[in-house]
Amino acid sequence: MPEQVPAEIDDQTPRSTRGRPPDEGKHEAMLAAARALFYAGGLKSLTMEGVARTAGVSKVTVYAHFNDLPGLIRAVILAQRDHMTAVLEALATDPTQLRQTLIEFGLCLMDYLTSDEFLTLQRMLASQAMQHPWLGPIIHQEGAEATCDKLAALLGDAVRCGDLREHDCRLAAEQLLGMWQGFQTTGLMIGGCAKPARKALRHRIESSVDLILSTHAPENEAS
Amino acid sequence: MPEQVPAEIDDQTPRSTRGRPPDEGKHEAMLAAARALFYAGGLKSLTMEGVARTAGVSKVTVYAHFNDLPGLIRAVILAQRDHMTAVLEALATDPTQLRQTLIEFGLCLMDYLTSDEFLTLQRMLASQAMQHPWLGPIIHQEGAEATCDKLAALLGDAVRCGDLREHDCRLAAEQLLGMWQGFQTTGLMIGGCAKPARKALRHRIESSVDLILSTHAPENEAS
DNA sequence: TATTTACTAAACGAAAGCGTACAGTAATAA
DNA sequence: TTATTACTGTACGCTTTCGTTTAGTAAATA
Repeated sequence: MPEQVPAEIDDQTPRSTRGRPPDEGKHEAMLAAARALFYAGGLKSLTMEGVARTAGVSKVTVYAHFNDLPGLIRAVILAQRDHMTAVLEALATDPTQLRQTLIEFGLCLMDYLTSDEFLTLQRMLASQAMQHPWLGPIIHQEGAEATCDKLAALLGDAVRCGDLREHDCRLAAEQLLGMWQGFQTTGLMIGGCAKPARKALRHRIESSVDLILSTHAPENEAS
Repeated sequence: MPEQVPAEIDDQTPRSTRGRPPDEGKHEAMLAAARALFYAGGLKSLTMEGVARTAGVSKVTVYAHFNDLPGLIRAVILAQRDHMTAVLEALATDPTQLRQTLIEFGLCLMDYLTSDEFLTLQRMLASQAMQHPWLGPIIHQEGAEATCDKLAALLGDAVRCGDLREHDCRLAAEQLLGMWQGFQTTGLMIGGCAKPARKALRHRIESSVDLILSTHAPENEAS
């Protein structure tokens, strides 16, 4: 089974106006049930029958809405993605007060990246990487890649303002993100280490920001 | 089910000398089969019956050797861990020629961290984090944590030699590891981005090393 | 009212996996 | 030889899940 890529990711069937209209509430209920089941016990607990039971809905209805088990999984992930992009979109990008903005940015980002919500999503994606190779890219693009771009642009603005020397902003953004995450990313994902304390996180973020800022600081000043 | 932690990780049953001796070859064959199945199709493909089929062995024998499905999974992971620690143990730690050593270290490390072998292991661990909470720690301790310690020690030596200024070596080691990994670690794990080219990897590693070295360089020199 | 669509309830068949049982064969030490 | 342990092969019971079917009810439009 080479695994078909769904033709349309955003599956907007025209919807004929005839007959009984679909119950939007049921759809939400099923999605909510799916999320609940998944967060409680991982992918293993995410079954069609389980969703039907939990959502108080006929099994056939679940099939009518999501077609497949893969379809259900896909729906859960895409819903999660929408939430994720919303979170990342909201990150502050004030070009003045560079240091403070970067620290703020880093804190918010790391708060999200160490949240149970995010970790659970990542774990699911990791376990699905082989079965559904199309899932990874759409998350990575709109998540990590977009965030890195945003951060690089922020640094670029600072260069244009004269707050930083000319440098490879993209590289600096990657380095910053790397240092923020530290080497514990995988540890967190596999449950190998505890979520870092807020204080330690803040220290890590500030150190990294200072490291980058001092390295690319304009000629005159020296911290 | 609160999930029991196995009493002894290194399960060395005394082995009475009576009776027919266990066939060591079969044990290896089963482990090999388990690995093969797992690397081919993930945890989902790792089943008792599958291993029995692939190893050309009776199903009962698989149960005799590994007791459980969890037992089989555990055996695969522990075997993988032994290999991993061997790889990490072999990393060069020459205190003279600091820059070259660090780059070498980074390259070897990243080669491993981006290998299919490692990624598959991580994916398995990620998906098992909820069911088997004891698995993550033993990998993280002997993997990431040990490597970070090693790197910090390397930097500490350099400080003592006068090749670097006094600084927080542990923090620097974490920053270095973070920058080496970059923000793509999770992307790789979820199959969201391609394995970075060797050239790009080298550039990333060298940049990071230079960033750290120049920041903590002794007073006199300036690169 | 007739048609079309959404939903329910219960049951079924097929498949896969877990773990166990039984009956028998193979290899080794006492 | 005999007790002991390792292994085989087949079969069975049990559970879970998938996905489908059937027959019927509910809500909307033409």
